[in-house]
Amino acid sequence: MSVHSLRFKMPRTNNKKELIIDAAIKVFARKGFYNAKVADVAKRAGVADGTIYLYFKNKDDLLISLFETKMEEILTRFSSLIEKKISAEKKLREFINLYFLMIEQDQDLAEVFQVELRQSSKFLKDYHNQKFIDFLNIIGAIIEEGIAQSLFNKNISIHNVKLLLFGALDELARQWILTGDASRSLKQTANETADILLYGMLK
Amino acid sequence: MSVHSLRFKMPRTNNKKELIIDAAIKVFARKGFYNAKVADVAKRAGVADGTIYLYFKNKDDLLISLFETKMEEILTRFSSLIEKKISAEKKLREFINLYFLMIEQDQDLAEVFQVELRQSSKFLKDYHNQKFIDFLNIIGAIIEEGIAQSLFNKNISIHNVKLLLFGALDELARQWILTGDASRSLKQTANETADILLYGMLK
Amino acid sequence: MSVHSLRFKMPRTNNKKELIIDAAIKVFARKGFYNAKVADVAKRAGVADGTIYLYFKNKDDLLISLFETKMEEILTRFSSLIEKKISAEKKLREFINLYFLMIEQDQDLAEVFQVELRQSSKFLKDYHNQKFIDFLNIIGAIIEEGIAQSLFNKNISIHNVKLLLFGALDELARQWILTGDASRSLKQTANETADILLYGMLK
Amino acid sequence: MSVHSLRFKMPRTNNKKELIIDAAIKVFARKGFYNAKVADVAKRAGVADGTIYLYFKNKDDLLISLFETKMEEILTRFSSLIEKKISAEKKLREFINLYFLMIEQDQDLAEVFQVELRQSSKFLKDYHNQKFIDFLNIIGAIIEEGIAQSLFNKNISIHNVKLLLFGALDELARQWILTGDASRSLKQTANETADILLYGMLK
DNA sequence: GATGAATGAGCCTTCATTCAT
DNA sequence: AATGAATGAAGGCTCATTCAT
Repeated sequence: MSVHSLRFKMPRTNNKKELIIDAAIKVFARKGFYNAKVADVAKRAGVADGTIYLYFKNKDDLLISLFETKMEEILTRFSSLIEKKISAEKKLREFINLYFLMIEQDQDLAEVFQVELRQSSKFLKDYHNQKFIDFLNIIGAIIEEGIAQSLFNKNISIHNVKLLLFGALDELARQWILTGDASRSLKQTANETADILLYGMLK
Repeated sequence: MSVHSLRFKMPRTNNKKELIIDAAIKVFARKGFYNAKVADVAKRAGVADGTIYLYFKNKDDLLISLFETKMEEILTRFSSLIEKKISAEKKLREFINLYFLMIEQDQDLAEVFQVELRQSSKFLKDYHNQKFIDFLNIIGAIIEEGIAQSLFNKNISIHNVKLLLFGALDELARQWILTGDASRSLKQTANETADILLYGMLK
Repeated sequence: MSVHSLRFKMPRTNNKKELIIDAAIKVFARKGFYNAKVADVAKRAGVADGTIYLYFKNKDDLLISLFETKMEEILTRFSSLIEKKISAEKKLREFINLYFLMIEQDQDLAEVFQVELRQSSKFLKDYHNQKFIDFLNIIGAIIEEGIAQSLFNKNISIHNVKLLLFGALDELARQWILTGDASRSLKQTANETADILLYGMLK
Repeated sequence: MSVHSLRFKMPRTNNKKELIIDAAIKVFARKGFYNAKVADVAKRAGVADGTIYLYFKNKDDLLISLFETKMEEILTRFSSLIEKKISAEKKLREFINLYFLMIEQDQDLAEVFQVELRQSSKFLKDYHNQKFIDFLNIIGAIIEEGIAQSLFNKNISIHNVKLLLFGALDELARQWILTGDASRSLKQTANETADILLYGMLK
């Protein structure tokens, strides 16, 4: 190795790894994990095919790492919400808003999560998707808080509501992405969703 | 030739095609579409690999046909619900109950639908999933009816509610299947879900 | 078997075998032996796939039978030529005329012979194409006669000339078929070919 | 890293592509295109099956590329002949000599050309065999020149003669290869062929 | 670390052939 | 004899992964 490569190493966490993950998000979003080729990701990332294997054990690992990395970022964004000094109802509304905001800001990531997350948690060997559970638990925590504050009905099942809520958001987001439906703003959808979940549909 | 072979030929509703579809449901549910081999399906169906291609153009077509066939059956079951002479609220409750009942009765099919349906509607070439849209519209019709009956709040967006409702049911079902959680009965989950959607979460 | 099938059996050599051979000629001519499916031949012949195997051992055998049968017919047509009481030169001219006439009358057969004959004599196992050799020997016999009559130069190699002549006719015919060139009549080509072979190209 | 690896990199005229083409010639010559497996070619070339697909789109493309590449080489050899300052008669004799010489030097290639060329020009999709037409036109050019020099009879059809000549050479070559007939030298056959075409067969 | 040519296991699909009816 | 649904061996091709440079 020449003297020149003794050059000042960025301390920041590996640049190229991020590059590859970001490329993978885009490629997986467009083609789906199984239809996407490692070579596609490499090309999009501007690296050689082999380079990917310097940072990831294999294609599955790339997907898992992608989930982990991005889930971490997402969790960070949502976690701060919990600590806010606002009512559980307000938190729930903010949660829903933030969810749709995220979807709007990074549709590719959203697609990967929505479609591949499901495949993967079922078919990737030895992958227990803890981060996703953590994410659901943020909802759970808000609900719990609401019950503690005697805001929410104490008979509702936290377990069910967190799934119900996530499922609802997820499906609304998917269709928004799928149809490219820009007419209905996600902001408005967020409000309606919150209203229905909070007040119910009955007149 | 015995008297019995003066047959009485099975109604001939393509026996073997069904056989293959049923095998495919099981195999796809366990391994996922992309990890499942056509040979796996053939073996499970008790036919030769080539036989599958007598009934389906290719592996993709098998998945799509599976959707179409089963969706048809499902739509039939749900459609009759609409025509019943009961309130929209009752219909919605029955819809939710039926949904979970079906999930319970055919978990394999449910798994395929939940996981692969998403993949496919996005990544299978040229497949516009009309049957799924029809299914969503059954929910839509109930909501509409409820609004017409002045039962439901007329400000709610039918489009959003049908997605919200489906997403919620879907996610609850997925987790139930995934975790094999027999403790919580789906029946109870159905009631809770209906309650929340109808009455809201607020105390 | 019912009394009706005791019906008068045509004494003529199997009808259906001919039917299949004729279909095979057309199909092989259009698609080539290797690209043609047995099912294609069956469909064209208006019989079931399995029926072909009642008359032919396998696909190769169908091709060989086709050659044998048709070559027999061709040999019969050409053989009579030899016995005519005309000069060798006249015979050669008639031979050439007859060759092109045949091509004109049955282009499909011609295509099969031209293209598949070559494949087959090389790659079909255990097939010694005696009939083709007999055909070439008809040319050889005419040349021999011409030499015996002191009409043709005795120094020419009969072996070479028969190949040369056949090759020339064959290529002219192929191009005529290939290009669908109706402008140049084969009749005229026949005369020119005969002239060149007899008189040479020199001025 | 040793001094030797400061290489001197092969001119890099795709080494491996040639390797595969040469292997394909041998394999196709022995088994025929349709009976040859891609794996056979790979094994003979000493590469992995997949490597072939780095250089050729598919099996058909391998055959076509083989034609194109080799035809190019052949055309180059024959083209120089046209420019020589010798009579058209001499050129024709040299053409015939060169043709047989090439056959003798590369029998495998000759076999592939003679047998597969016919198949392919008819049955490979979208392949217009321009190089073969160019080759025929070299003969045409010589004939034209001979007519211009008042050497050849001006009434002969150039179009017919070039086919006639090629067909004759081709058939003679085929039989020589097929029978492995070493007794009759091709050199002598070349002379006889030229004599007959130039002087005719009549005494 | 980076490359990308090479690898070869694996799978979908075809189609000649069979055989129960 | 005739059928045509069923078979399953075979092979073209892909693509995740490796490794020499």
